[in-house]
Amino acid sequence: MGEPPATERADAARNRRRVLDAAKQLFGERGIAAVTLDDVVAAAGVGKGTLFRRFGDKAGLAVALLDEQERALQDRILNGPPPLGPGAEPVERLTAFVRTYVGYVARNTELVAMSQTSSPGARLRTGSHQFWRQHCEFLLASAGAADPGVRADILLAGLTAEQIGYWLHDQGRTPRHLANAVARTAQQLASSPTPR
Amino acid sequence: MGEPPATERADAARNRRRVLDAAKQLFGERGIAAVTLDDVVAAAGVGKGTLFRRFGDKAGLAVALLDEQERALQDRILNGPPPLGPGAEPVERLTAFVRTYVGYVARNTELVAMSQTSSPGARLRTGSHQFWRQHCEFLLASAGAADPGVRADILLAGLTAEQIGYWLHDQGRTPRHLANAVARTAQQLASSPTPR
DNA sequence: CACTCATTCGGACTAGAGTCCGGTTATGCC
DNA sequence: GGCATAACCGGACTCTAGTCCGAATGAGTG
Repeated sequence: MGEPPATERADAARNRRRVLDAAKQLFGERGIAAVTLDDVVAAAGVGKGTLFRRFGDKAGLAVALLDEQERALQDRILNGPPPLGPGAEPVERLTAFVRTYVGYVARNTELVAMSQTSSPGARLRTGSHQFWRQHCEFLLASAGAADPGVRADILLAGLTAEQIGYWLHDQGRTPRHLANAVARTAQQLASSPTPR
Repeated sequence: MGEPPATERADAARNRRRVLDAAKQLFGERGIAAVTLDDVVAAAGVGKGTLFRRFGDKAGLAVALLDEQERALQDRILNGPPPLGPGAEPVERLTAFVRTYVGYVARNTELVAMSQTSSPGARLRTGSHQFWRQHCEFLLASAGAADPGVRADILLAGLTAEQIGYWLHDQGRTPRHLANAVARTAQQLASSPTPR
């Protein structure tokens, strides 16, 4: 969506940069909520159609702005050192992921919220979400948990910007406390059922 | 928000009914997505201001339409027979709640989605959500689970209309299968951590 | 350099949610 | 029944996301 096509015209590339830079600056100055897309295109000096053709919609713009961080995180998961990367036990990897992801969302609450705000279910169909889910599902399955698919979705549902923002800003929990609590929960979700 | 004030003028009551009836009918006829609030006020024969003063916003209207079912469910939890109502073991009550709630959302996906669609975090601050959370938190705590508050939120985050709609319509899971899987997950969340 | 044409630009336009306020009407009190 | 007042009504208005299409421009080609 935000990715440039294989071959991109020079003006297109220039304008994409302008939009991203303008958005980044405005969001930083005034807070995301106070910035309209008209503000962004005005500051970028491009037309409205340009922004929408490039990024699809508001959420797409947020995704593009988060892209770099997100790729870095995905790379640490695929190729980095344990416990986040391959090599550690599934449960360890899962809790490491959860802690890292909580931090990522906490550091970018507004932007992530914007990237998750669109038509119902859109969040669940984005490429990056599929990645997180597949990762969690794989780890849960490896740990022998029942219903790994459903549990992966539930876990990630608890890690939306909406939920984390609420815990942090409305309930006053600290990122540290949250990371611990959610990591414990993930660990519990991963353990095999105790037959009785 | 949708509740009438202690004493309500006759015309106000009449218009509230008209709006609710018109909305219910139009939603049933065309599907919620295809109905605008202008359609509703036109069909109800009232002005736009009337709708918004009464219901606050789109989500408020949905809440008002769901009100009856929601109250009934809450009543079964507070005063009904076990395992949903008081009397059963906490874990049993929790899984019973989860199953019932999945069914409730599955039967009203669109409306519940509409009631949860508004400014970020709004869902978490509604009265009814507080009720569900408090109920889950209480049961989780009674069962001896760690972090009952956080786990209640995570569990409920997995039961949004967005998520359930995705499981049902995009992944093709059946309500029955879903209820089972989520109930198992809830049970696991409720059990005490296995020290190792 | 001239030409072609696919790609991109950008601003006017649409749609729908939510606000505002002058006019109207119900209700309680004499 | 007549009156004062608070509550309510409703439609014109605003604000913003998202669409559309004629004009402009970049990039190969001979």
